[in-house]
Amino acid sequence: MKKRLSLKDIAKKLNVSVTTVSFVLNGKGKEKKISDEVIKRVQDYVEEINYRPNPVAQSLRTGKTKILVFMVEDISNQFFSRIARIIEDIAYERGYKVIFCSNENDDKRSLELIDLFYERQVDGFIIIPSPGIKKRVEILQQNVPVILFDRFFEDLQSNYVVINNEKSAHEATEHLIERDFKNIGLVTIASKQMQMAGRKDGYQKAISEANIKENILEIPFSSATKEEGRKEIRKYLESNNDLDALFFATNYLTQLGLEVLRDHFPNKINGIGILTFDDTELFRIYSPSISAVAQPLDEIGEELMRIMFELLDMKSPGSEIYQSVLDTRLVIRDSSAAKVKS
Amino acid sequence: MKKRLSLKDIAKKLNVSVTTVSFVLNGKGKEKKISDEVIKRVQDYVEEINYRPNPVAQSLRTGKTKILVFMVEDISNQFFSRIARIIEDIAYERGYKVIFCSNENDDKRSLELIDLFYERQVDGFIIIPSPGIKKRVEILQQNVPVILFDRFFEDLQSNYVVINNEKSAHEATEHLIERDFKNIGLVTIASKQMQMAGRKDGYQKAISEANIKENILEIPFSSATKEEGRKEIRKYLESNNDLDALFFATNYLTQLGLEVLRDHFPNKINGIGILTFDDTELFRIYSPSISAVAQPLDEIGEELMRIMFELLDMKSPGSEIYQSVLDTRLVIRDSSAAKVKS
DNA sequence: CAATTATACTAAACCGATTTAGTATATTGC
DNA sequence: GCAATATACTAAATCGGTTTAGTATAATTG
Repeated sequence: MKKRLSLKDIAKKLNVSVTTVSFVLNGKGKEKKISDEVIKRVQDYVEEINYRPNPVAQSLRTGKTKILVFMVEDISNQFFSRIARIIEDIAYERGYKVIFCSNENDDKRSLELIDLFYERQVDGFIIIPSPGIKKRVEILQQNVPVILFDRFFEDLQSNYVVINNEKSAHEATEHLIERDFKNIGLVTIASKQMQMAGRKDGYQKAISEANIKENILEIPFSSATKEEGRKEIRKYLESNNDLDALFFATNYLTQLGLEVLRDHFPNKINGIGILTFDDTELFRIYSPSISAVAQPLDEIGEELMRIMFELLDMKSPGSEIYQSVLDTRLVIRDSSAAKVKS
Repeated sequence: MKKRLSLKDIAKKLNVSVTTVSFVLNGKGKEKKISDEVIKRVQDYVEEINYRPNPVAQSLRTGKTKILVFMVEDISNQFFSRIARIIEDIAYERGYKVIFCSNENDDKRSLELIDLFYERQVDGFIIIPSPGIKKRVEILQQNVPVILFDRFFEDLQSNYVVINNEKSAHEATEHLIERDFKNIGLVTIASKQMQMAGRKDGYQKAISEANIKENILEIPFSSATKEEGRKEIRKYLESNNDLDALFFATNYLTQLGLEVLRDHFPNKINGIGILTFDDTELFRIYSPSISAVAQPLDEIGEELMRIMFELLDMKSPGSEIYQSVLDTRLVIRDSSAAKVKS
């Protein structure tokens, strides 16, 4: 439990001032006219004892931490954790660390996390906002760089990176129509959040263009991962026996749907068309493999960090707004192969 | 962008010293003989302006952060993220925050993360150690509470919480034997890590007790998630055509195995017995549902935090050692239903 | 009533860095 | 040869808290 050395210890040992040591360590030796001899002595000694400045003290003085926060709905969702990894790699190259956290799409938790990290002086936020934190985001972004992601608030000017939900859902639905599915159900969340609204709009547009009839099941968010959700889907399938394809608006709804199909409609699973929003490993592995709307993970990560660094390099946050809408990619697998003629 | 208020501002405003304000805020008002009147004035004003002390300054002075680190192999693995959530809840009750991170089972990354957080003065570590960080853990635990988890180093005295791998694998294998499977293959990672060795031992013991012959595929860790891994499993299944059950030693191996079965042995999937270590959502959802050795998530989380708080409450870390070995639960699903007579 | 003790506070050191404003000596210019 | 400038450093303030060691006044004791 040996005590860590401080600048003062180094200064004493080398018979120079802490100022001098600090200048050298920050690469300002030349600029501050420290002699080459002293620079070398400091560097050698620092190297020898493997000195690392105390980041807490640095943060207190500078108000900066070189830490970014990436807040998602659920970090155990592969979609988010993969982007997290991409972001982290880019951040590291510029000397930034990234801290990840999940808000569980809960406002209270979101606010707590924002406060926690804001107080601890993190340098920037990338946030998937839960529905009720608009006000806090508005204030936050006046003080520190903030980028919203996956969704944003329509009546708040902010930086964001999102995908084109409507276009993606439109293309996906068209794909099912091309494959000759005629009665396509949409299973989605009863939510006013914009990314869900966009997906629904895209579906409805494609359906009406094809002159077939729409058929939508909206499940309350609260029951989306639970037994109730399964029940709703089951009821829906029972009372809509003529459905020949299902388009699920999120990956967890798809998971529920697959369970229901397996447990209650085992002979339907290979006949019905299935398409999901958000690609994950499960859909690649599942039998049959599931077609999916895949978000461009690398592109999202790169875009987020490009914007973040622009914001960090600016002196006054809020003086410029960055907004990106990215395209998705439709991954066609067995679950949307041409319809089995019945 | 209004500046945040500091203790000094409060003191000035109330015409008292910063010392007084600090005492009151830390609940030491009575003890330090501050008059009730002043205590109330301070509390009221602090409440009014919603003052929150700067945690960076607090950490610098006290050396404490009230932050714990939970470092796992891969936070997108549901097994880890669920425990993370349990830990977090318990920590919050005692005023601690938890930061999660993934080391990807990579030594370099593990060491970087440990240094990063150690420098930032976190108060404790819960770590799933990558293979080569024994030395760093040894030093670390002399300075700050550390609990290893999932696995530990056999030749290093340390706190840990693990499950009984050997017993679990033994029971799981026995279950397959009871269900009349006679040629049970073990698919595992070629690794000296203790949790893998334990699982293999348990399998071998059960096999030899039943007087049947063992059949083991060991895949190098490096190819476990990739195309190569799939190839190895495929080759293994082709050249061991008489296998009637497979026991996978980790959840990601099972995922590979399921893909191989679907793509290359589609008519085998409903006949062969399948059992996996580590239960995840995928295995519940899959068709057929997959039997699994489930780790006791709540119990693990509670045990970890119980030990962590003991360590935090002690003055000298390292003066006492806590080691827990927990039991697992076998979740029987369709994939290990009695063998279809052939 | 002087000495002691309790009450109600506060000044200043400290944590470990960064940064501003100097200072002492050496060099250059005229 | 003396003022101006460059060189090579350093003292001290600062960030925002916590904590030790006091101090001034009031109340108690012998």
